[in-house]
Amino acid sequence: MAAIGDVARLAGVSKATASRALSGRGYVADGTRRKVEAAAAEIGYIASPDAASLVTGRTKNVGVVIPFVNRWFFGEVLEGIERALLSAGYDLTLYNLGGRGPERARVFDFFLARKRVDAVIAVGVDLTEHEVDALERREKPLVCLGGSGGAAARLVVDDRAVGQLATEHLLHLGHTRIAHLAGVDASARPHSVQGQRLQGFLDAIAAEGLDAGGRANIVEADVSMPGGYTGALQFLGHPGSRPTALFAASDEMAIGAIRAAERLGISVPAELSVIGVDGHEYAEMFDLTTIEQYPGEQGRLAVDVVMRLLGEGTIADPLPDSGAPLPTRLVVRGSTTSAPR
Amino acid sequence: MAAIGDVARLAGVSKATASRALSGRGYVADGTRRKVEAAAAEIGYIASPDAASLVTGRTKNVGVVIPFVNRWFFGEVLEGIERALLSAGYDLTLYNLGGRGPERARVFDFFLARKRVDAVIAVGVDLTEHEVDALERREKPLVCLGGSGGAAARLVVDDRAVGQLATEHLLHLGHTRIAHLAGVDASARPHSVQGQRLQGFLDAIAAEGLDAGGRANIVEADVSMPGGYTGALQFLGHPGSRPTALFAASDEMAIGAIRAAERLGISVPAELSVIGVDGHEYAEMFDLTTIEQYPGEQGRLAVDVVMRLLGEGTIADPLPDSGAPLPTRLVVRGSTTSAPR
DNA sequence: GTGGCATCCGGAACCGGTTCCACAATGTGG
DNA sequence: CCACATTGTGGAACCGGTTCCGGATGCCAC
Repeated sequence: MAAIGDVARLAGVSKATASRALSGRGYVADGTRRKVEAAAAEIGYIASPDAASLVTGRTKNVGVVIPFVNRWFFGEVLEGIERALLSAGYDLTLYNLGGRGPERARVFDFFLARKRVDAVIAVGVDLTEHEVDALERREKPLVCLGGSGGAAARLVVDDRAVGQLATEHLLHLGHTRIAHLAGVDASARPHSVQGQRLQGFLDAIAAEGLDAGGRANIVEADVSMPGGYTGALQFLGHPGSRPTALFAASDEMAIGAIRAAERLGISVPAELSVIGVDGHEYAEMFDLTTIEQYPGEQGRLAVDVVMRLLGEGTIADPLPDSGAPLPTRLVVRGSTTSAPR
Repeated sequence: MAAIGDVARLAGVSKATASRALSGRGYVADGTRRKVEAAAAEIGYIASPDAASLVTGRTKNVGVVIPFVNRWFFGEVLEGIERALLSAGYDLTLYNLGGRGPERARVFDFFLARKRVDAVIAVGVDLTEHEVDALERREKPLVCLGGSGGAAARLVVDDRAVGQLATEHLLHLGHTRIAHLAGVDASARPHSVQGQRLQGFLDAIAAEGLDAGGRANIVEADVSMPGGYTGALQFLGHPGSRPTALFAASDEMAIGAIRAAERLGISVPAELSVIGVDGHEYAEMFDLTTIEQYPGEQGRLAVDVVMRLLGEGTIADPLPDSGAPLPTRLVVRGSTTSAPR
């Protein structure tokens, strides 16, 4: 394999000059630079990133910690991050970490703390103090996208407002018996994404002077289509007290719920209005009213922040209002309509 | 940051001995090893993978090239690969490459050819000769999972047999007007996964002495729910010649098709039987007959092969029959039934 | 007693870059 | 004309590990 010494020899310069010519740092005469570049091209020279990292401490690689790749939201975020990193010349090392088991500790203490990554993007993970510390001690920038992580840079949508907005949409349509399909652990972890959406739901219900139905109208389920399906069955079963509207904590859950309603012969939206959250690519197909967020864009944004933290930014970069929540938008489709009667 | 020299000094040995003690290579007295390990633990020593890679040429990192992360099949494969690599102590660098644009060339010539990865797993990508060569020249093992890649190790299901089996299932139920929702470019690229499924469909139709309907009953569409939805609308529109059964090239397409049928008031399975391919996690919820494959397991298998190629295997490793196709299984649910009348 | 082998350890070279420093040549202002 | 800054280049140190080689020791067999 060609090394920089070979390039230097071929170009008739020293290793130092060859390095400067190829990396663009320091003084190099134009003619010399061209000679070196020609020599490099001729022998197909590719710099060893390992050698460079060893001395500079920079790896041009960022780690992404993400609990799922197969939920639409997370997949979309991941794709957004990947594209942005690639175009910035960075590699993406994937750590698919769900639970908290020993795997997770190993990743943080062993993989991430090593010198392999310049920074970490955590998507939808609630980081422990220990985990945040481990990165801080190694001076590795950390950006959290949804989920929490101590003092780290955070990019989040205002999920409480989202929950409130979704519920208000149903209230404005005249619904009074409104159910909520919440994410698993929503009530146990009030600061999580799902917990905030639940809070927003409760806020809106309370503001209207209504009763949440003694929690009978709140069901926690897996944030997926099957989760929504089985969850919805739980309060669609009793015809008497059946809600006329449903706020699902994600579009996937909402679609599952629609499916469940169809199975039970309950017509959507005539007998049951359904609203979701996400702006899922399938939402249009299911004619689903939803509150869109833009996960691909969120991923891109997270990379922006990381690049700035790494000092990769140029002065011309637009500063994102780091405090402001991420954008969302209510998109009304056919799955919600006025309350019956 | 603590370096191996610090460990050596603290333990009262040389760098060489410290290295041997920690890596487990070469002769080290038990007592010495314990001293070194204690010293390393005391100062929180973590070896620099860059330095190690530089001299050994091994990075403990494999690159994964994959066109989507957000299609169920690919997401599942990716998760399987990730888990397997993590437990083998390897990192996973993700390259999310769809089309062929300049991005793709850059990844192959620039990222993958660099010393960053020990091997490459290509999932559902048709590699060009140039791309395979680039890796071969660098002596990087390459494993293809679905899709083609010259002389590289290949893990594939027999998609032609899958197409045939699915179609035969419908034929055995007495259907004679059978449509096929094929993947995009299925006919243009007969050796692709989707092309093979189409071939299998045609084989089975021809074996029965039937006519494929002059291709009117074959529609190519995006391999997704919306793709299946709009694709299905194309041949469900004309009541007269409407097929009574549909073989969709993926479960996502099949679910989209079911949705389309419902929209048109066509009852599934009474008026239209639908079969898909994949074993999607939503298949059960939609009561979908399908030919399951096991993408998570396929990912794990691909990692197995890579590890063997990298010489990581122990002698006890079971040899996979590298020639045999990957397992599939027909799972009959409620979306297929006997032909009407 | 000596040759041979296995075990244990340290010195030093090496991987392939980057960067500090010294030095030379050229321009520039006073 | 000289002090000095700017530009261009090479030598050498360095990043943090791994590994080759050679020396030292202990043990066994002959």
